[in-house]
Amino acid sequence: MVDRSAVTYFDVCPSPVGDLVLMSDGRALTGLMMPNQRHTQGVQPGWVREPGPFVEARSQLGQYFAGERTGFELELAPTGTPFQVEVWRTLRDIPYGTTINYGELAKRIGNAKASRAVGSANGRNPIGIIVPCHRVIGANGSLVGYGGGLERKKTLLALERDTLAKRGERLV
Amino acid sequence: MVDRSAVTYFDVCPSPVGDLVLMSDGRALTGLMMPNQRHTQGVQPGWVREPGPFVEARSQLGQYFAGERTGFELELAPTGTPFQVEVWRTLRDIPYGTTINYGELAKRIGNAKASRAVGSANGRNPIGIIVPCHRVIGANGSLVGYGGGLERKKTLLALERDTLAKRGERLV
DNA sequence: ATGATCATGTCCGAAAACGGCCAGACGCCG
DNA sequence: CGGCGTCTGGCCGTTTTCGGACATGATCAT
Repeated sequence: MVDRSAVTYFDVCPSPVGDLVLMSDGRALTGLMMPNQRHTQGVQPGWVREPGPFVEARSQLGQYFAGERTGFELELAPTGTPFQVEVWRTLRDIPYGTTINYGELAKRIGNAKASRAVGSANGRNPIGIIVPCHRVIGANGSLVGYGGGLERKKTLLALERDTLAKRGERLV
Repeated sequence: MVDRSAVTYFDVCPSPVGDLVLMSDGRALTGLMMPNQRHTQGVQPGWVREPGPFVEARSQLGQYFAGERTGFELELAPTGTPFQVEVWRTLRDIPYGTTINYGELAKRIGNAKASRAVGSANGRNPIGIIVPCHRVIGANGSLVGYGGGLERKKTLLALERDTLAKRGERLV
């Protein structure tokens, strides 16, 4: 079925972890792709490059990477199975600079034994960074995995940790 | 993925073979369902009942069943695989009141050995009556099958045969 | 005549494979 | 002991794969 009415907008946004491709349906953010990210197919033919829908997102991302923002306030509309959407929604409640393990996340969505499925859904998170799947690590403390590569996961966690540390110093 | 922009309009139209449900995307006819038709799921939640898009179709269907019309002039937009669309398009070239067999239809689309696939695609015809899948019968002359039930297939063929016969008498 | 075989595109259900897991059981070593 | 790496079995949702089933018909062996 060809759907003539559903347009996908996108734009590119530079960042310390590479050029990010932002996606939108015109009302809410639907995706954020990093270079060489798994489970993503890059910009598709038919997508329309339009900076308009991403002004706010771009601004907040800039602040985030500058250590001036610890939470995002954006309209998000990721698409996925009910289970995935539930997982992604729960991810947003993990505080900046903190981590959680997959099992604990599974408990939060009321399906304690679904830790493995949670990991799977985590890997399909369409809006990385903003939906902080990087804050989920193994029960033994290991980073385990990241769609954008473990290196980026480490970078993001370090950024958040350092930012919190600096703020702590400032308070003293 | 929830697609807020693609609306499906529908309306009901009485006919000698039962109440027909007409479907439209607002520009062209996308479906015609009869009661108890296989491979159809009836009216779905979210569909909007609107007589507007179906004024012309309703009129032509009335004339058809009254024996006053031997061809439809309507914008159609059935959705399916390329193969299916090709089959449905070819169906429209079968003259009123005549029949053809599945193998012959397969030849016409340039895939002589696909007679079985043609039958399958035929069964998925989303716009019955108007796209005249009822004019396709077995190579041995048997009706073989019809999504809306063989009884309806027989009724439609009889209607067309009788109409042509009457016109013939009138000419005499 | 009658029946088995094969070709064709699509759909559907079942089954298996595949992950960004985890707890528990061991073995090893200081 | 206590800490740490490794292996194993189980658990979960999703994706992929696979085998039939069809609105048939031409062909070939019985």
